Amino acid sequence: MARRNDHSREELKEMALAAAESLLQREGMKALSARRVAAEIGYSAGSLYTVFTNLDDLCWQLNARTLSQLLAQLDRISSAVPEGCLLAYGKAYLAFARENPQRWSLLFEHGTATEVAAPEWLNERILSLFARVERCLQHLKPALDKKNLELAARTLWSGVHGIAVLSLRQKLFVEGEQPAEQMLQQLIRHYLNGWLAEEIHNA
Amino acid sequence: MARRNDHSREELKEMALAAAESLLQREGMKALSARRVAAEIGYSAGSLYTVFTNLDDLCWQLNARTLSQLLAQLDRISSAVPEGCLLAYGKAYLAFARENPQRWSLLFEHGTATEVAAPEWLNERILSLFARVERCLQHLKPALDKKNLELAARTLWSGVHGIAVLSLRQKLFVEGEQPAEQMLQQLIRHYLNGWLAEEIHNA
DNA sequence: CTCCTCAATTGAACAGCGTTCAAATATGAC
DNA sequence: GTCATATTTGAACGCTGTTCAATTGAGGAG
Repeated sequence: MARRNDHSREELKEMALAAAESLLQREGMKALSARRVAAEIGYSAGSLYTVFTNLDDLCWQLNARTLSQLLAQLDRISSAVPEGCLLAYGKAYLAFARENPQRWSLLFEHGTATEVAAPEWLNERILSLFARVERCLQHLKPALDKKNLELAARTLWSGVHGIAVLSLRQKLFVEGEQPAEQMLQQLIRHYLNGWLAEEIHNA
Repeated sequence: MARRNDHSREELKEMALAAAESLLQREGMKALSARRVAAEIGYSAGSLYTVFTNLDDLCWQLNARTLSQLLAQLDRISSAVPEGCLLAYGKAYLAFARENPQRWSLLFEHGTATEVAAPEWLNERILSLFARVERCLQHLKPALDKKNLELAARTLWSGVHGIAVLSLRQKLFVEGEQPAEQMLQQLIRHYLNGWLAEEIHNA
């Protein structure tokens, strides 16, 4: 039994999240159970419910960490040329998904069954990701109105996300060297070319 | 208790799949349990294990049905102009995801936790979907080699899939009329324009 | 040093899960 | 009518998330 006051509430939460993260990476989503996480940190399952409202809550907070880490990776990218920056973003996204398949999966598969809306701060993090893409695109079309900029950023990023999903799930069924990277390159190059070639009234 | 031989093995399997499908649509993935499906058709849970190896198996077979139905929807599409056909495919894909959110989710979220590979026939169905897209693209670049055709089809479809995923999960965070449809249109138009404008050595 | 209070922590309990399998049962053949 | 066989069950096992009365230990008061 963990001694009383050995850890503060905040410490306990931190320990639980760290243990859950490690468990998730080591043994996958199926191993993420309250009793298992609690055992990893030397507490009983009931104790988790003093720090999280339920297991879903723990997962959301785990996802918040994952998303923060992913965004931090993207922050290390800065390329003078927008197209290079977008490609680097895409590659980093793909790399993160491949290096952390379980955490990345949880990010997109958790909470889809429940009707509960995602926490606000999680949505904010996603928005900040879109904002980065918008910034790149704005350099290419400085005069474009905000509305169309947002749309283009989301369209392009949906493509990147789709490639990451299907690549990770091995649903591409195509041979060759790093097909996902090739697809990423093609998507960005061709989409941007088509987008930039668009008639003036949108630019 | 269901009377003996009231239903053949094949009938039982059919009933179970139909019940599971209905249950899934009505109450979501969480409600898909062996006991629940069995109760729905007036059998006990154990009986399901004479027709399916386990619940995962039932889900795979459910997904096979879903995918077949989705492909059947796409089969009803035929447009003279390839770009219109691709757009119609994308719209149908999006519409199916929206009309059958639970079944569509199961299609992409089931079996991602387990290490077990997807059944062969499921992969075949996915390939046949890609083949349709390839056929459209081939009309636009008849001389393109198979390898690049495959890559382009998968790239474009990944984008369509990505839009469907983020739209269904409400992760687009953009206002306006039918943003997903707009994005679909933009993706296909711009990608194809960029793709077609590519230097000759690839065509 | 002892007692007491109070927050922290537990462990049992509940309902439900997937899965297995011995036992019970209904059907068709003789 | 009896028997063999295929079918179906229901209980059992070990797991799950979650709740909450009971216990425990640490720190303050006397």
